[in-house]
Amino acid sequence: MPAPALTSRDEIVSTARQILEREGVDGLTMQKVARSVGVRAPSLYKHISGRAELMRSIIESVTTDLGNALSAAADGEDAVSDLSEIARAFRAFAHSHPESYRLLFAPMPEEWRPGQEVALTAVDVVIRTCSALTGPERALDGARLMTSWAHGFLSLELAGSFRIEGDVDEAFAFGVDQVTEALSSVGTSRTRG
Amino acid sequence: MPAPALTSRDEIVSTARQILEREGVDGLTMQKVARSVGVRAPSLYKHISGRAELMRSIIESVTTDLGNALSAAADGEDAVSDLSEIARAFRAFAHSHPESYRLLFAPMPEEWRPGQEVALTAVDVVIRTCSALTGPERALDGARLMTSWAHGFLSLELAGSFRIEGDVDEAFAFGVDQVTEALSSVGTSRTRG
DNA sequence: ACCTGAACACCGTTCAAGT
DNA sequence: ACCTGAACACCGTTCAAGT
Repeated sequence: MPAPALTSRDEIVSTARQILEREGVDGLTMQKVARSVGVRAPSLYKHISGRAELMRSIIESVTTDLGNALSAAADGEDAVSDLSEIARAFRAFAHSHPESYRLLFAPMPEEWRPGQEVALTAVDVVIRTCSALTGPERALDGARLMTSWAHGFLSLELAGSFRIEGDVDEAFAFGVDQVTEALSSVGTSRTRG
Repeated sequence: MPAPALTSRDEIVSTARQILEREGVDGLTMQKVARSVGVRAPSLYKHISGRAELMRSIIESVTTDLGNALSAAADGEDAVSDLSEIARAFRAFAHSHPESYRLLFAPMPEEWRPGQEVALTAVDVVIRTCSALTGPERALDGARLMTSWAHGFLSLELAGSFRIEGDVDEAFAFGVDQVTEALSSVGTSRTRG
């Protein structure tokens, strides 16, 4: 009756994250995860219910890391500078974990979606910072403008859509300035009106 | 020596587009395409070199359709209203062809990328309209702001990331206004400066 | 209690054999 | 010239059999 556990749920998830970054989502197979942790594929099912739960666990883990990186970028003193620092941290995260980033923002089956609490914690700092600029009534619209732009930019940048010409860093800085300015002016006109 | 062709490259590509929209990119298998056009999977390889070329053909076909929809939305009279009409047409296209849209903007293997001419023709009207607002030096940065925001918004909307609360149509209108205004002010300050 | 090989129903693709 | 079944190397997942 031995059969001591050769692996664990945590080891499976963290190993799978490494494989995801190295080989992309299509290269992340149960067989490769199994080989990496030192068992055969069927044994994984003693620790995790299947590929869907593995994907959800990876996504929750990455979401938490991203949220922490964004929170660390804002010092809470000035909303304008916080927002541009958050945007830069977002881009830095996408650059350093491109496959995880792609997975996080790709359309995904319902069973892969992270728990709402995990997702909300990660976006909290963005909504709070936008709210400081636009005021509470426009906070959600403002946060959606900011996240749409930032995610769209990174999505296109990682997909290689910006390869035609022009300085991509400069285009990002231009976008940060324009979006931040737009949100500030919403808040200002509200204060004035 | 009969063996009359039971299908054709064009039929294969257009049938594959329908399967893509109905079943998503993972549901688009060579076997399903073959069954739909009335042959067995190996016969497809007499008409198209493999799945990669099929994907590239689909992507080029969708790209052309999207470009035509965007061009049709602009009448060339007023750049501000053209830009918001283009944005609305972009969203309408994504809503009516969600799976094709996802495929178009997803990271993709090099062999799936549409020819540069096809891609450039599709974005031409966006760059021209942005250029009319910002002036030529800022046209590319402006177009990148606009396309990043619009694609990011649709990507998040189609992925179901906006389900928490709030009116999504209103958030889109807010974004169109803010981005268009930002681009206009770049052009104005340029004229003034 | 966990691990394993064998099996099942799928993929994309190749190829020799049919007409 | 095109179509076909069989085969190959892969998937994810199940399950009976081992310890």
